[in-house]
Amino acid sequence: MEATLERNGATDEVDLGELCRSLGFLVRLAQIRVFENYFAELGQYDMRPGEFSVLVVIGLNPGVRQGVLASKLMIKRAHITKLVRAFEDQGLVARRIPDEDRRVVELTLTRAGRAFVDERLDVLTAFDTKVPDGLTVGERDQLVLLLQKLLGLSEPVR
Amino acid sequence: MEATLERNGATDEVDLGELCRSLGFLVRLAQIRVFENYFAELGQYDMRPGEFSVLVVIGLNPGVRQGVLASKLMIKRAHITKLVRAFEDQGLVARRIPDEDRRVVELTLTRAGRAFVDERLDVLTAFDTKVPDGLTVGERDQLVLLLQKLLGLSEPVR
DNA sequence: GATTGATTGTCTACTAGGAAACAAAAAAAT
DNA sequence: ATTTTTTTGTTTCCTAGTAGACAATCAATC
Repeated sequence: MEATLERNGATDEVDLGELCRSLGFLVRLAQIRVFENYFAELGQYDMRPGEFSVLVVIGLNPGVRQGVLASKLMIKRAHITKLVRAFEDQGLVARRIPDEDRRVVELTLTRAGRAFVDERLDVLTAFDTKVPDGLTVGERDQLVLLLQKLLGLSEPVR
Repeated sequence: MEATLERNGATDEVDLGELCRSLGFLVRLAQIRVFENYFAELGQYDMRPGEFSVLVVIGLNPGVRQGVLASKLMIKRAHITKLVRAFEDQGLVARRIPDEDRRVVELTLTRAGRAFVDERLDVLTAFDTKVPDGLTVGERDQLVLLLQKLLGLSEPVR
């Protein structure tokens, strides 16, 4: 029952114990690993996955409100304000405050923004269909399915 | 083939398009979701999941080197320096520079550190065996298995 | 043994993201 | 109509984590 717990000193072997069965731990590691791949292959295109997803969603949902975007992408409102502001400065996104409700901000891609997204979307989806090391195609699909289910993305998002 | 792309304006419905099939996107969302749960339930115990995992691994591998710890937990060396320094200040971790190699730092839990970990480990593992909303027990186990495989944690780590 | 190169941890400066207070507008209550 | 409450975005300040230069030590080569 008692683990040995010798000095670990010079070795590279590490016992992770229960952490290996912790969803939080595994998901954190998985994100770092997956994002490393993204950066390695997509960094040259000027798109960090988080930021780019914002552009994609605006492209798919013209006029989407900033707050809705934030909640669906699980980005804090304070943060999305900065992102959108930066996109606006780059001329990729246009903000519009409608007369019906002057609190909200509706977002659309500019022509340049549309071009920016279109140019990169293929590369991204191509990359996304790749199967990560260590998994088979079937396992990858299963993983995607389970994550969707965990996130409640199986049915249309509302 | 062509999506409709009406103005999204006042609705809460958002089309995420291909992002729903993107491992990077899903894993990012999953981490935020899972960590929210951790914080909600474990925040009161003074343990953020990342930091606590460092303590757990030191506890399981007394004398583990700082660099090894960093690479296994996918934390940058610059960052783990700060973490360990903070733990040292709190009296939870002891650093030792061995004579055989005076570059490295070997880490152990102090008595207080051991107590700190022991007090919280049960809560953590209890929490970790919980099944997240939307998944069955079997699905949760499968998800864990797939993540382990993705990360190469199926065989003993070396 | 001296020199060169690799490892390991640390430091400084920077970026991403978050918490909390705030202001403006809309909605609800009186 | 006026007041109160809620929603939405913004601002300021703060923390977590990173990038890259650095110093110390060890290993390898001449």
